[in-house]
Amino acid sequence: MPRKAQYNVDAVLNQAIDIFLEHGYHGTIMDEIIARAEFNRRGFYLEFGSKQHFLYLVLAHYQQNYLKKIMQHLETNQGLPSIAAFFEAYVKHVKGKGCLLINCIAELGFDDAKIREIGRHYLDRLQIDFIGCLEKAQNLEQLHPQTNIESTALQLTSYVQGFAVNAILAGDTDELQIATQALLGPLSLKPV
Amino acid sequence: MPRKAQYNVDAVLNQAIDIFLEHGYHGTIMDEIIARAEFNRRGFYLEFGSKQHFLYLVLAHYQQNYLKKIMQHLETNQGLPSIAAFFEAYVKHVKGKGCLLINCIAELGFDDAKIREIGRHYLDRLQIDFIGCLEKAQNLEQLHPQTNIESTALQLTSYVQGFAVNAILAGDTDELQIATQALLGPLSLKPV
DNA sequence: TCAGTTTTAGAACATATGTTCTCAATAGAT
DNA sequence: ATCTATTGAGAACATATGTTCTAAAACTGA
Repeated sequence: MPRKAQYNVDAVLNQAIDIFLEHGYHGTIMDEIIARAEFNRRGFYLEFGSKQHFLYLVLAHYQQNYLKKIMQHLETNQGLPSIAAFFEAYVKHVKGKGCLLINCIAELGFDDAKIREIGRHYLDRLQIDFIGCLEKAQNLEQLHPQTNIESTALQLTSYVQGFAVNAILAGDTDELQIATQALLGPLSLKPV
Repeated sequence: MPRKAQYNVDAVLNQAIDIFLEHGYHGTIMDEIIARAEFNRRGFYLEFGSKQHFLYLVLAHYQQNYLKKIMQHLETNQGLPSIAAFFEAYVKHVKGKGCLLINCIAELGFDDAKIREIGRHYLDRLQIDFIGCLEKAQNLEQLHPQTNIESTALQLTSYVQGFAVNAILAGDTDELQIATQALLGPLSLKPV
């Protein structure tokens, strides 16, 4: 009967993340996606339909397999250590590359409502998770009792975006790790 | 003798800022630049050489005429009010559009060393200006004396990048203004 | 081994896009 | 007014790029 397909959709999606990170959406050409993923054109269009639709799938894959896993640190209910663990994982992830979602917002956000919506969702979720963590931290007396939780969560969300941009500029240096300490240190009651 | 050119380089550069903000670099096509700026192809290439070189000129113009002017708030030597004035101007500027420089870093930073360098310069400068402002604020006793100036300046720089991304997502709402208050409020000794 | 179906590789296609070229229109010096 | 250098509008060009098509290769089940 039929022949079996050789390509691995997951591998293709993972490859594509790096390509889109390097060249942006419009800067990425199909030839590179197809060549670097050891794929073939026909298979690509049968599987993914179009470049734009493919981007959405890559983004979903990116969120599911990377961002979501990093955010899970915030759900371990440890208060500040959870936040520290989140940033450690995030910085490691974006180091030298940046964040695909943030890049897409910057490049396509104005024209593409779907990207905007995904971006809003992501930042809202981040904010909510930070609030949860900070409340826990306050209960555990890791935080100054009069800390304004909402505004601190907003701070942390800003840091995430700041890191996403800086990661592109900083390359493979340790700047971001150092920055993390400088930013999170002042939060805790005692020195970390 | 010769005929006089009709186009206005400054107007062309200003138009281009909006176009690049909307569609990104690769998403912007020459036809739109030329049409929207009431320009003509020949003049364009005589004046600017190429799309890439044009982008650099637009970015320089953008920094000189927008970012620089906003950053001048930080050089008025008023301490915290200078910082507040900076953010007010910045938020107003990026509202509903984002920041061209940040967008270029996200889209092109990986491939384009020149963009990276411009980006680094900009963020360094921002950081230094914030430090100056915070020191002044400390002298004027607007700040808790034990505030860590360096790490606070880093925070503020992160906020700037956070706003640049959020401005695209937030559209024309007042979210950013509210966020500014939430972020800057906790800095000052007395409620603003 | 053979048949049938699907995949693969890449040619082919249509359009888009950055850039150059042509030539008539035009402004200014004489 | 005339002449001439330069502009302006868009045709023209070469290449790039997203997508589809073709025909040979390959896998599976009988």
